[in-house]
Amino acid sequence: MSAQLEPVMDTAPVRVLLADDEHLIRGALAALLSFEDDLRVVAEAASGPEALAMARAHRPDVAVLDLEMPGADGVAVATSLRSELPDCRTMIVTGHGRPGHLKRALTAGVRGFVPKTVSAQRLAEVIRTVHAGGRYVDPELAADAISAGDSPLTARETQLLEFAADGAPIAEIAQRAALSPGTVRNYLSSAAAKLSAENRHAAVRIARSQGWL
Amino acid sequence: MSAQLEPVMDTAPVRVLLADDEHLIRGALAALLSFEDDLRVVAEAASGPEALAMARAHRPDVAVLDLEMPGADGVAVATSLRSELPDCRTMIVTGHGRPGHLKRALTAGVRGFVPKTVSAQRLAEVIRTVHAGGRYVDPELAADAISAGDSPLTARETQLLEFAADGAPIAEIAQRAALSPGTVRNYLSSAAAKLSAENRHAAVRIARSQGWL
DNA sequence: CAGTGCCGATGACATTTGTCATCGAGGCAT
DNA sequence: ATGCCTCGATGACAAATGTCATCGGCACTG
Repeated sequence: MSAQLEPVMDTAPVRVLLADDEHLIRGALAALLSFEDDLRVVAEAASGPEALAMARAHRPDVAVLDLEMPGADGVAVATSLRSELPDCRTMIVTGHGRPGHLKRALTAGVRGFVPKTVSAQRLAEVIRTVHAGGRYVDPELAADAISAGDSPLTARETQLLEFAADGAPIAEIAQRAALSPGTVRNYLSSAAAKLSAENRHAAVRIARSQGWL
Repeated sequence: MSAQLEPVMDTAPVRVLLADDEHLIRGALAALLSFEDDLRVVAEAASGPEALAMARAHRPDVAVLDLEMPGADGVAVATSLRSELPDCRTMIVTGHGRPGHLKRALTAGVRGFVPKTVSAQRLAEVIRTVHAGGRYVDPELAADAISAGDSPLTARETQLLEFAADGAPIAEIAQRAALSPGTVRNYLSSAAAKLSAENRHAAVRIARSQGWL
């Protein structure tokens, strides 16, 4: 409803938003992408909320979002963008690619998902692919996600595992969750059993590694 | 023994080794540093051992090492470099700057320590400072390190906390450490007391956050 | 040499945690 | 309404864990 002033070129440059909380990485990435004639970084952000604000202001074609950011993580930002700016494609770049994250991202409408171990060349390619309406998911991460399957945990089990994540004793977890200590033990026991863990702490580790936390 | 063909300039460029396991970051960083006339990235590495090998082969003036790398972390690499290539200055770049890491790094002879939230401009400055024989430590990290103090844990306590880090039961820890289960409980209990933790799992978290792990 | 501190172990004891069977309240579908 | 399910709770019991006192060996240090 407003992009009609852009001069139509042979191939118009792709307007990119870059969001990563690490200044160094973000700047370096911007510099690197500037080598690509058909890509133009039009905005940068260091946090989830800032990424949203920049997206509203600059209306990029593609938003490249780091998964781990303060304020709101990449998937949360992608979810908001999907409703606010449906024409803006989103993609996620991440250091640690856990299977669960990929699933959350895809259901949030994210079209690209790559680890930070890829080359800049490939990142540029993926940006182009995503902008053209295609999708790209790192093959290794995809394989992990498929073989991992869905979380077997119920909502309460997941919630209580989160409360247990910092090693707090049962009594404290019960307080924070406003549940009876016995109930807490039951749910955590069942969660540990589902994850084949020897106790709740190991269960937390396993759930974390799968991105189910 | 082989660099005599380089034309001697007014100020010879600083030869830099870049080590980071994330391809994207490493490449982008290299591209960015290439804008600085007086800096030259002569080698890149994606792991600790590879960084060592590249350093031996290219004998850089400054080694810029990521703290978290597979094989051997940045501090370990710095320690090896100190004895093998005393003329090579080392510096650490890290995402999460825990107080303990900084201390370990400084005792390993590292001359620069910066988080990834700094600008590329500053990174370049720090590289120059380090090359000139100076030191630079991020002020915020330095403050954290000073206020945090040293680890109150003994060697065994630290070791057992590491074994306990994945939530394993006491029996398993005892086996892995080749100790009696009772002894393990004693050490972990004492470690938890020193850290004011309610149990060993919370103690692990606290020790981790301080870089004492 | 005596003192100190860490290491490794043992035993006893209280507490926490894991496991299981069971129960009642409510939602939902046939 | 009846059955079926999940949630939340309780009680009982076993197992794991935390805590404490104590011991001997060893290394370092004054």
